[in-house]
Amino acid sequence: METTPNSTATEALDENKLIAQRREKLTRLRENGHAFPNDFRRNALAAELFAHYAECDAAELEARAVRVKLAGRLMTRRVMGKASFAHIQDMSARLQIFVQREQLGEALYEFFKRELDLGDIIGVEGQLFKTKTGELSVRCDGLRLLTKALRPLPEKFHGLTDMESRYRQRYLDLIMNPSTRETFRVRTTIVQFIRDYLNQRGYLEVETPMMQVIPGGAVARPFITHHNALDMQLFLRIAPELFLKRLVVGGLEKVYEINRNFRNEGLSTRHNPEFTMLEFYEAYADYHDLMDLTEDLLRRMATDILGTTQIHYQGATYDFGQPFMRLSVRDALLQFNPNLTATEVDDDERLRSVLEHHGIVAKPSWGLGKLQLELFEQTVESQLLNPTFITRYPTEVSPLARRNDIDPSVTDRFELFVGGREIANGFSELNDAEDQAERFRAQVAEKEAGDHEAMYYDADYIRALEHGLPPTAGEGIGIDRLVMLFTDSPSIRDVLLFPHMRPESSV
RNA sequence: GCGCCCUUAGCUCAGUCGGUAGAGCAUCUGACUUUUAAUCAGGUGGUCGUGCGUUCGAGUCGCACAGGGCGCACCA
Repeated sequence: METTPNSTATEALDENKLIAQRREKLTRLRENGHAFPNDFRRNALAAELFAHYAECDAAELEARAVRVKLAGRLMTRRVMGKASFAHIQDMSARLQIFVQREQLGEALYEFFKRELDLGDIIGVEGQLFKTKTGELSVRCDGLRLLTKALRPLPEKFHGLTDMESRYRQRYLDLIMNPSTRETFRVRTTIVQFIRDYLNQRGYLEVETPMMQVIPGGAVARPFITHHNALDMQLFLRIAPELFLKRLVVGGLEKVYEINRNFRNEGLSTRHNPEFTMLEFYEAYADYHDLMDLTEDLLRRMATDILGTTQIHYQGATYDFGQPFMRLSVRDALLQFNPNLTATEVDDDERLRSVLEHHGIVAKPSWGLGKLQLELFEQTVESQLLNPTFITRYPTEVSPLARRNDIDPSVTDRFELFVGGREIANGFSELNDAEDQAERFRAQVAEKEAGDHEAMYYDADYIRALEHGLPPTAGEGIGIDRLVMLFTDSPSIRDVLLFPHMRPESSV
């Protein structure tokens, strides 16, 4: 590791007594040999021991004389003269250890009492037993300090509750809060489940560029960076979509990618500048096939990971067991705006006045499709609580989606809403190269008119389409928001190990 | 970007009407061989987020700034 003399100098100034005491102990360790040994090998995890021996009664456990070697962080300690109890925590669980002078010998027991601190990483060795209250424990006959912790842990009872500290010092949050560990365990399980699900169905996982010359595939502002050797501007991707469809052109007929996207927008409880998306594409399928797949995926995921299709989120319950509702944008508008008639919902002027009623000033450039979508977002979205597919999005707001055969003003597209929030977005892909070129040109015109989020013209993507994209359906699922739902997390920061934070003035 | 709220010991929190700082845990000293928020006795620990102002006097009142939380806006 690098040494940073400057920072140690400044740290020394604001260092408190607790840290100074621990440094002195570390100094003594250094004087007595290797302060940071790396030769201890454990042969068990705490949770494995609970799984095997929790049911065993005290006499039986004694008879079996199970010897174990465990390593972990010292979390609690109760010293009582010549014998002490403590808990050590490893990645799986927290297990009690029993430390006696009689077992360890005078010197080591004194070391345990004098030199160890809460937070230290230790290795222990001994026989499993059960205390008189029935708690599975290790009677230590060996104990080593493996890593000295110089900083004290947060309070053992209340733990670390300050949200800022929990986000900034996630390591402390993970040490202190089991619910945080569980959230990220579920997150990993969800991603694994998706990979297994798609792999079993013949999808190929791929990785496409994160740094792009032309950022495409979504309507959003990108981050800009610079490549020195090439002396050129590059963008962090806002979506992998156009590259994944190039792969389908290339014959990879079922592909997916789970990776980060970057969008240069405000932060909120639902937005982080970098976020994780699943995008997948399947040739010879349409958006109906994807709705079926999505419904099946989420239902199985809930059953498999949560053991129920009833998702409890922030006091509400959403049912993933029933067939998901399917409703077009237009029908949803009519259903949730009873004062709007079937003719009015297609009337430019009427929609503009209704929007104005909701406090939204419609721009002159907005066509019918954009007006409808605005009203949808204003009046419908937040009310779609149980899983609901909204279909047939206006072509005007869907520049990459295939037009509907019967009504070309809408596309073969859907979005899935749960708890009033968008979870997925999928559509039959636009594979008409000439139509796509035209829609890119319309986007470029909007960009020139001042819309920073409008798309660029991607000539190579058009060239790829000209080679023939088979009829294909594609979808994106926001992993972070899905994890929020499955872990009952109110903020996206709760499901990101290291959410974006403004820099601290001093550490 | 806007609005409301928060910032006091390592952690979790009190702090009254403006009168110079408190508790619990942790830590230190001592006692204690089945405890588990161990217990008992005694101690240490603070630039009250930062700066400016009002005042005889500011943790407390005012303004500005920083960081955070929530909501709105933008979006996924």
